[in-house]
Amino acid sequence: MARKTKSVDIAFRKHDHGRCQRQLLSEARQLCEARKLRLTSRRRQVLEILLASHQPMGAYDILAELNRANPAARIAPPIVYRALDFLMSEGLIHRIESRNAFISCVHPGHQCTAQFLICRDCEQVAELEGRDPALLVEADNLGFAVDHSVVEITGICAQCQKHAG
Amino acid sequence: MARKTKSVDIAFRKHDHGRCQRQLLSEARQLCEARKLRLTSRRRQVLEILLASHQPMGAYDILAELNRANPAARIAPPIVYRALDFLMSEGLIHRIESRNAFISCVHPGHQCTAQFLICRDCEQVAELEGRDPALLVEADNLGFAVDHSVVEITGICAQCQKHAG
DNA sequence: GGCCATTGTGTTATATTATAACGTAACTGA
DNA sequence: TCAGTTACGTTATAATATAACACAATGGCC
Repeated sequence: MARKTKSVDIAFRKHDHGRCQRQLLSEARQLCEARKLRLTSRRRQVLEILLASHQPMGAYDILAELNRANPAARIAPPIVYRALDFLMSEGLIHRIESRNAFISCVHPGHQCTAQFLICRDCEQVAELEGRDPALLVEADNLGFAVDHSVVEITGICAQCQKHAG
Repeated sequence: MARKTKSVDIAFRKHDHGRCQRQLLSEARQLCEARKLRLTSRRRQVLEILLASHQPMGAYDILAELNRANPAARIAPPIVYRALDFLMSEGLIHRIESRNAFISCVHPGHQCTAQFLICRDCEQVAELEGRDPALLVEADNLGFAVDHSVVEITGICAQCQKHAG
């Protein structure tokens, strides 16, 4: 029943985080299975780190987490970037261009246009369900074949405005 | 009379480039004068480089141009970044987040939401006149105070589709 | 199972993009 | 002309990302 209402996403809202994480990980597994793709343990680790954080993380933050988890290993950047590339190509995570950061996707697999509200105070990010903006229609009218869109709105969320207030 | 029609911008269209450049530089001058800001020679140089290119350029590309123009000097990155910061803060140029690049603004001073169509074949960028997308209204409904928005659509422009086709 | 082709991982080195920190120069207004 | 401010120049370094190559694991096929 929440389906059709305005879909602000779970950032900016309280939710059962552990449950949300497990849910999304399980969706990721299913999706990879359906597509005959390998959600290897490295890829899963990276996804889990992003799911746990539920906020944007830089590649090197993720790297640090990985190295904390595997103190023996000394993992290097390309490993992280490769896992991120895989996860992005399957729509399991998004890149936040205006922050050089990555965040887990809240609607894995939906090929919708992801749109983000980014609070520059608390650093939280809300992913909005992307109905195509008018812009995409216009692009189409111009004969421009869209293949990826980046929509990132920066500002201060309601919560932080109150606190500052 | 072109005012009210669809405003695809000058990239993706033929136009008198020299005239366009001079026009925009002159607007920049007026704008700075009106705001009591200093369009110093460094800042003007950087703006001119971007106007001349009319395509997105990386900071280090601009740096290379500057150094080509002043072979004596050996200009360093902070100089470029500072000029770019100034020009961005006055709305004379935009940053293309998804390319780590900068491009001159086609509507200097208009505080409209800039939106870009980026062709990944010819690398040209069209700036669309930004009427507020529905998303901004939605942000507002959520009590989110927007202060900057990034809208970048990547794909293949009509021209390049023909050539490939 | 043994083999090959493909995909993924690990490692080193390096490229690219951006900023911190500090001193000097130029302009602005009294 | 002086003080305050803004801009510029310089050095060093931080933060982000990729190239190139070797090795390992997996999957399909016989």
